[in-house]
Amino acid sequence: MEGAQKFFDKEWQRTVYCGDVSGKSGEEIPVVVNGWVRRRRDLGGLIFIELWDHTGAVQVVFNPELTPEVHEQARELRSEFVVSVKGRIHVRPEGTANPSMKTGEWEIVAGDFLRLAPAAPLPFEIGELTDKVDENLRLHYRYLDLRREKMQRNLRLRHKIAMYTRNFLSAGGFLEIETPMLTLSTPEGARDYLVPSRVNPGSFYALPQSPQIFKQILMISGFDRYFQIVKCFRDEDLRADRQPEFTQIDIEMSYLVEEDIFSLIEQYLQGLFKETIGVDVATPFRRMSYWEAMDRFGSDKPDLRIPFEIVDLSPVFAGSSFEPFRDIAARGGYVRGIPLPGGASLSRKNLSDIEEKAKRLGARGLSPFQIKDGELKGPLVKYLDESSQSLLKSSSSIGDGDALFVIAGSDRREVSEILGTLRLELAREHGLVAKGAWEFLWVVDFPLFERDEEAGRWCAVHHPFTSPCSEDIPLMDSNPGSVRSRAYDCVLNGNELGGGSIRIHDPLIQEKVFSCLSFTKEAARERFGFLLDALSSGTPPHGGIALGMDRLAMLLSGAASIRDVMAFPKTQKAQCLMSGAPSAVPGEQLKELCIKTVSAGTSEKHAPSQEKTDPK
RNA sequence: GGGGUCGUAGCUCAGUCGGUUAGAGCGUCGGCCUGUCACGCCGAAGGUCGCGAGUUCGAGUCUCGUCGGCCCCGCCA
Repeated sequence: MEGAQKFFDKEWQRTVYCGDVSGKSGEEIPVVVNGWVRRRRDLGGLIFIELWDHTGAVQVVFNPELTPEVHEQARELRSEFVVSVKGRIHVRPEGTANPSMKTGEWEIVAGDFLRLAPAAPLPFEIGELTDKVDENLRLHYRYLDLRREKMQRNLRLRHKIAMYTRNFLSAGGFLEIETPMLTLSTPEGARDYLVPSRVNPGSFYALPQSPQIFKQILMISGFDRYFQIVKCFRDEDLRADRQPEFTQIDIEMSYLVEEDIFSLIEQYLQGLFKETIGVDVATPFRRMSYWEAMDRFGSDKPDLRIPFEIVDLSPVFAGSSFEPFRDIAARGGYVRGIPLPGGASLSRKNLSDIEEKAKRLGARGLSPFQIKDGELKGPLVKYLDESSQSLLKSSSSIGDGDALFVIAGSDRREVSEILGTLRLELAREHGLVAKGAWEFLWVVDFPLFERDEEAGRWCAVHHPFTSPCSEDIPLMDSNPGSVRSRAYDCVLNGNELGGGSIRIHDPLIQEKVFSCLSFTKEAARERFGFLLDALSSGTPPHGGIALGMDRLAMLLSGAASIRDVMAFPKTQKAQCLMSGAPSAVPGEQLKELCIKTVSAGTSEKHAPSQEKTDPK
């Protein structure tokens, strides 16, 4: 060992990224590369290491004859050590190139190297197989998980989305304006995350569920076009596409009608898909009313990649001798079915499993039909005469080899939702979701209110600032349930990408909506007085939309969950396994905030259990 | 709050009908190896079968509870 100690200085800074190494035959270009030892192959004589950074990997070779001392030190290198290597780019000897590597024609013959940092043995190997590792572990050691090619790709894609969004909207005259993270708690909607105010003992801020009111006020202030890539928070239970904190692309504009938002978003998504994944998206998107979506697909976010839809069979059974269905049809109820192409091959067991599923979803029963060798089969066939049978086939467009599942009920939405869920599950199970398709859709004409039976009042389907359709305003008193709103959702492949509305800009209508929602004048003033005042101060017609950036990134990357496109996501119990948040806090801290917890609040058991994954 | 599913070595998994000392591959550690690229060969270490009760002569295996991950329902304006 020579005495002179080596430090990381200018001399050791990379001159090229690992993935960018290339050369010409006959030349030996001197280079310095920095990175992680992803793999080592020690042949006893020659030592090969694959050195990795975010651009890719390059092979470094240590030769005991050329540099015996350096070779001896290189034997100590292990996975994920951080090193700087000085060497020369060589074309690999005849027959040793690796065509599966971008840099596979070349290698760096090491002249010297500097060990910048060691790494403890890894809890799991870093590579594509890591997808199979317990997500528990991946989240605990997120820094290692993120070092993987795939996670790097996903987060770089996410960055591209953010950049494209800013450029596109900025070029369109939209101004990015930040709105507060410490805001007022609102009673409608999701549960708020609360933040105690030390200087206002007993009072709480809420983290925003969306910057809704602030962006409306920015319109009132005359900014005309606003956008923000913004974190939002909702204290509700998690799903594969739902996290307690998530990122919205939030947009608002003045003096607009629905068409302006539609064409803006269509143009934006068209450009984004081209830019990020090279896909051509056709515009304009399809439009569908809420009730058409419910009737045909049993969902307000239909997946149009699936080539079959719900059919109305009331006319078929109105004339049948099967009493339960005939009566329901006669009383104005709904007899509907979902066809399954190729479903004739389903066994008795398959059919009863599907019926079980339907019952779990709330159906009273499920009647299957199958067409085998041209013959209609099923327990209810005997109740149908010849003409009803052919009406059944023609109205559901089923032919030989297909199946049809029929349910009946008095609630239009309930019947459709059950069939809609079956449609999704059957299509997935039988591989009937068109691959590589991107089916965009605007869902419009949502109801403005829906009945909250538990609370015994009407509540807003979208939010209380959504404008009713002007021709439905007279219905607000007589029949609130039939009032349509000027809200719209953007749906992609059965995912709600985002939603928005034309807002109320008339303070009288806003007060009217509050009263329909059973807010007393006083309560409305207390909660939203500042908005009502603002609305009274000269408000242009305005509206907007918010797109879920995590979902967008998930769909563009093909990830199965938004966790895979977020750097530090939380588990289903809303915990961060890496940092251990949320945690109990010292009593002193609570005292300062004038907060006392009851029961489990301060107990240790709230810390995430780490028996299995504790790094120590 | 509810339903489903999973939990065995650092990782991925196998473990039969409840029966001897719980196995494999990868990784780790040691040895050999000069053109490997998931290097190869030889050897070794490594286990609270998530945790706790119960049934049993005997539990990784059966029962109940509990903790945790994931999927779903409710919830998510």
